[in-house]
Amino acid sequence: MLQNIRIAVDAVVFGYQNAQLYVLLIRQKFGQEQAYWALPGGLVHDDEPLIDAVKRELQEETNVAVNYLEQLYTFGDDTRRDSRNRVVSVAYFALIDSSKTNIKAATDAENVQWFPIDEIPALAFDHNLIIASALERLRAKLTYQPVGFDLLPSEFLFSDLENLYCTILQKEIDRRNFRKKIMSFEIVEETGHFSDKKEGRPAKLFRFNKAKYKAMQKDGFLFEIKFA
Amino acid sequence: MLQNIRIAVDAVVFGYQNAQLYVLLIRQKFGQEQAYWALPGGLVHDDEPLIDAVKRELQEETNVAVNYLEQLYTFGDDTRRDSRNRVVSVAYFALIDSSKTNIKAATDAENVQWFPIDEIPALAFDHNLIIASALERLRAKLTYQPVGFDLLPSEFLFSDLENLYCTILQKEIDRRNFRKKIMSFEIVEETGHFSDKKEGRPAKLFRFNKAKYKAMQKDGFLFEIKFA
DNA sequence: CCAAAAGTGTTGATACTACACCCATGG
DNA sequence: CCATGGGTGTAGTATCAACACTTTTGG
Repeated sequence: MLQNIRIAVDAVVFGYQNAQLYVLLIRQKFGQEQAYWALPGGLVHDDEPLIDAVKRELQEETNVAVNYLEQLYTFGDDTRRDSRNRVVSVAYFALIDSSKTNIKAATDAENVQWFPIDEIPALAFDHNLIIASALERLRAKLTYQPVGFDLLPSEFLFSDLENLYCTILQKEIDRRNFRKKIMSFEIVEETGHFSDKKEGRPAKLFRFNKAKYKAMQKDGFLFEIKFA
Repeated sequence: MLQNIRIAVDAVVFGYQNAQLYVLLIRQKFGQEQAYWALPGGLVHDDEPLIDAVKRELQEETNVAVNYLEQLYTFGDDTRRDSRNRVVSVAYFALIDSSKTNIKAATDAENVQWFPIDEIPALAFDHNLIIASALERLRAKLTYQPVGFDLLPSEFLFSDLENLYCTILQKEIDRRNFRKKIMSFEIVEETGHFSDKKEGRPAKLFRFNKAKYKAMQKDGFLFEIKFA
């Protein structure tokens, strides 16, 4: 008796802009869930590694290049997820510098959109659940891995980094303590450039030294941020 | 074009006894990997949630009842994992009180065995890789979730708990600091019973108050153990 | 000179590390 | 009385939390 289950991949792509966290959604084109927005994703090809399937779907459907991609969880306990054929979905978790992303350049601009995390509509299948799970992962990761930088431009303001943490973790953060902590890791450095905003004192631009982080990580360094 | 990929589940079941960490393996019965030991697992039925598939396979193949079970990772990047048909494996991570487990009661006693973690032979498919990944998860979880108790009998000695941590994390632990830390959580309590070992001073038996932990967890309590 | 955001230090409280001796039992 | 493992306290150090004023620019 042959198995009759399909394997799909879906991606939760997070972006951050204007002190808000966004998720990338596409409009369903086929199937009986057409009316709904959904996560980018689709069926895996027979000879295609899962990770390649996600990259392909992201490329085809949204034309974005992600900074960070990892497997999230496999959703396969609801056997009636799709009413026609059972589909098990391997969900992925992605971060992107949304300032560099031009969705309109994609073929499907009309059907690809950023949604603020607290304005996600009812989605196809169990995609709302998948997003909830991804958000949980993001919040956890922020505190023990330097993934926040993957949501920011390569040169960023310290205040952006701080706001990113406040926004996503929904906590108030003491500016001085936060800066002290991040600086103590010695993985963020000044670029010598300055913000060109017209308001207030000009702010230094910083960059994340990923190579240095990787090297320190090998020597047992642990990135960790806690809050009151 | 129909997809030609199978979905299997595999379980890494950890047990702890005599200051050693064990993994439960079975001897392959079918297929061209017959000569090898492998993780318990098998193909998912069409109408069966993934989690039920794992439980069924564990029941059928090993007859053990696990204390803890969670999804680990989905291995599906090696498209030639199985040379006949592509199989994507959703791996699970399980903990068991091995003192209560009677493997010999299972139908397949000859073909089910505990292997010390550092004496795992070359296994079928990518199962060695899956075990490595599970071990990493176990080590991480020990430090931020009270999963160690799921490897111990319901009443245990403090020295057992301490040894479990030393053994699995391969670190030396200060007995006094460790006890102080665990006790400060107030989730471990005396049972009033004593060990019946004949050597040395009789030792108190403790139990993990899971209900209390769950309640505290809701109020924001975080279990966390660090080491020097 | 005013508004707006950037930048910066200190102090008290808390948690972590290191460390060594006495206790209760069985033989 | 000896061997074996069980059980306990303290002091120094490092980290965390709380807190407010000065600086630089544009208008």
